[in-house]
Amino acid sequence: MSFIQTDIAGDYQIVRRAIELISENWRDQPELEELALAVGKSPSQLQKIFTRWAGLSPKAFLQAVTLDHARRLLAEPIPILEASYELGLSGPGRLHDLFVTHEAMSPGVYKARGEGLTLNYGFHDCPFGQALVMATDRGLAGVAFCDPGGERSALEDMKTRWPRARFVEDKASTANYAARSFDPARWRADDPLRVVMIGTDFEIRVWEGLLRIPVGKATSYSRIAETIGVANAPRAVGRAVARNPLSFVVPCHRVVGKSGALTGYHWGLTRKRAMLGWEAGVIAA
DNA sequence: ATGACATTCTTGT
DNA sequence: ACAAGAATGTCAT
Repeated sequence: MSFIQTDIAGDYQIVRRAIELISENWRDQPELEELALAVGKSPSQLQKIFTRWAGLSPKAFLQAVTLDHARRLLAEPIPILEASYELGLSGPGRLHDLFVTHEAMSPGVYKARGEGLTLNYGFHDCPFGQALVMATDRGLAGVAFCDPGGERSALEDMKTRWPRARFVEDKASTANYAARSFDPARWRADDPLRVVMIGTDFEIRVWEGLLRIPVGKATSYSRIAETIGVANAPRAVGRAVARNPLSFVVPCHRVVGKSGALTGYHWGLTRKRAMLGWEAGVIAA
């Protein structure tokens, strides 16, 4: 049943290496052949793996994560404020803010550092390595990432966010969230994913702003600041974006520097590139 | 390209 | 209270 999922998860390790090489050596435009050699595959193998994973050829992908591309996304008239505009263009189900419904935890729960909260968690294969998925009975509460072997530290990372909460490994209860989060075919407005946001008031305002960035688009930290009415606090916005506990589902990877440069990502810049490129494939499909 | 600094918010002391 | 730091942005070299 999860054959495709598993394959794509396995592909990521190869693809990740290729993306790393591309981003280290983009100046000399590495040929497919060189990349293949470096990751220990034949050119045609790499081509196939890459395309299966991203829905894009390595070349198209390279263009998608290029500085120019992010710039172009930024230059487009801001669709962020006009959800219905986008809806008409790309059809229903494509918008993140429509396939996710969110509720904010009471500030009390946040202040109590998760006291009294039970978080079920599990590790699941996904197109970006291993995803650590956490959920309460109210909905999806956390998504983190790691590569094989990094499970422990990813879990620690998440635990420090809600130090007083109870953590229970329960893969069965998180599997469905994992499957839905990474399968574009299941991003449906008529059956939205239920998420709970646990954070300060300011953080939640920022995260709600993130939910309004459509798939395959990007915005800048300063634009988010403007959108939520704190035009001169782009730096504070950056901090809040960085602390987003619901990686990918709340699309913090779609925020880049004003110049279009990918400035940072808690789970690794390579993963941010991968996500943006992968989404370009989703759009193209 | 590089560096200083302005500015907002959160957190640890 | 206060100081330090953060996934920024801008301006001066």
